[in-house]
Amino acid sequence: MTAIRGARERARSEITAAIKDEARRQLAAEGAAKLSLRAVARELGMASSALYRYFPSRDDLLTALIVDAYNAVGEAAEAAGDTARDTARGPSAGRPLARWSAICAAVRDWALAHPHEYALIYGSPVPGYHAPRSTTEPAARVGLALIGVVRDAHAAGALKEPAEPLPDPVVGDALALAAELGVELPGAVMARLIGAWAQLFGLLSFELFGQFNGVVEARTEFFEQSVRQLARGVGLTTPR
Amino acid sequence: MTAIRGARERARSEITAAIKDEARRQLAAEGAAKLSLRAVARELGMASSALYRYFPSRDDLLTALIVDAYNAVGEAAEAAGDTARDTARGPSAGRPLARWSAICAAVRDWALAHPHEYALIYGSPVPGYHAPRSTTEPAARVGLALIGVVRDAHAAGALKEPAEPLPDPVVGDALALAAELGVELPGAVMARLIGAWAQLFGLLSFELFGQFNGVVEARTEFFEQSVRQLARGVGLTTPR
DNA sequence: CAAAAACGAGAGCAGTGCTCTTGCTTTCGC
DNA sequence: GCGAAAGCAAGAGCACTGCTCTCGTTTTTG
Repeated sequence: MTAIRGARERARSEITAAIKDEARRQLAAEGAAKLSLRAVARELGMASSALYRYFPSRDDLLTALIVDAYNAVGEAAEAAGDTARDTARGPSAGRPLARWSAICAAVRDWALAHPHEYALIYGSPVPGYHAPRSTTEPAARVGLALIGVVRDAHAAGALKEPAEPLPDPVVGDALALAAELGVELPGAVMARLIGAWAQLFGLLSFELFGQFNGVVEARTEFFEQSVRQLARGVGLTTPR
Repeated sequence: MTAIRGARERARSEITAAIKDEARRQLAAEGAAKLSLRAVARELGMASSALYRYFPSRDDLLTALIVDAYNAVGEAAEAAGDTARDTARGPSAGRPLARWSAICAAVRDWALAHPHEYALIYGSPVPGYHAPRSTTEPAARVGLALIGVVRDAHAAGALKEPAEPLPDPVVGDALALAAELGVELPGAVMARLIGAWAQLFGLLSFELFGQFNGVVEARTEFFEQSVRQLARGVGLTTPR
């Protein structure tokens, strides 16, 4: 795709990457609030004003880091889901719940390993507010991974649809999203899936942001248990 | 309790309150990131250095705002829970689910009305990390309000305990917390309660931080539906 | 090969949190 | 009641931030 069009362009992409790397380092070390353009430039041995040739503002740099972070969690989730699917061949084949749990655990592992990056994407929005359009697609990857599990379970007939009815507007939103994603799932399941998706990050945020301090000590077990309950809520049957 | 010990002390508390008020105004208008000590001082017509006599640092001011915010949500939750309890006398008495939903709705209403304050307490931790001891008690108020509903339902025999077993460490944590709070609830219920508490704020954070943009449009209905499901998860029976 | 575009560095602006010193006022101990 | 002590407000100043503008230099391009 990207042919070498000249030394200048290559240098540009290299420097852009170096800036992002150094910024990511500072982000991981001190958090988004203390990320300073001047410090990045200083560390890279360039004038701070030169940095503005690559990122027109601090928020643009942060946006780039946000996109990368979304892709990192998304990739972790997808990888965990894929290996769980491929591993569970043979006698215990088709265990959607194991796959669901694997994805959630992967997201949690990533979050615990990169707390500041997690806070950047799932904490309070730092910049002027509304995320740029470019972030929405990477932001959806974890959700899509979870949807994939339920879609496969549904196709395999291993999904127990929830009995009780949902409000019409909710089902409407859910069906609209399902159609947009080209996935065939009942509205009720889709709606509960969205809820589970949000609630998953509620658990993670409370754990990471210290709300569980002095309340929950067995964090891993608690998380796994809660994730199982979320799965049950969307209709994934618990294996015995 | 606080007798008027002199003009000086009264002036001090008045100025402290004025600083907090102005800071809260700026917080509500622009968010925590743009809250500036100098701007507060400027607005109050005093030198910025004078402000440090009242709050030794910006983080201390923020901490005071955090405590106030926790108390504000907590109070909203408690008030909603109390009126729901007292209103539901007579034939339809003892409707724990209505009370539960009322509390959750009150929290959501408060959050929607004060998004920046919500972000301050339930978003990424802004300062150097660990919240001071003084915040933990106000932070627990919403959780305690929810616990109260379930406690009353349990005492009235209107609680359907979840059947399936939970991991020992999780139950242990839950029972320890129940004992600490002096509340008599089964470990399994208590554990699910903690999960529901965290998941409630997951739903709110996703809504407030824009994660539902283009995904969920019928926000209120979706929230109410999810809250009902959370209640069912902890054993509150849904009335017909 | 010359014009145009991209680039790096430096100075500078307006703003920040925070400290220190300097006077003034209120409180407190004798 | 008065002098010492403590509390207070203000100003100057430090080190830092994001960001802009200008000015030479280098690279790309027509």
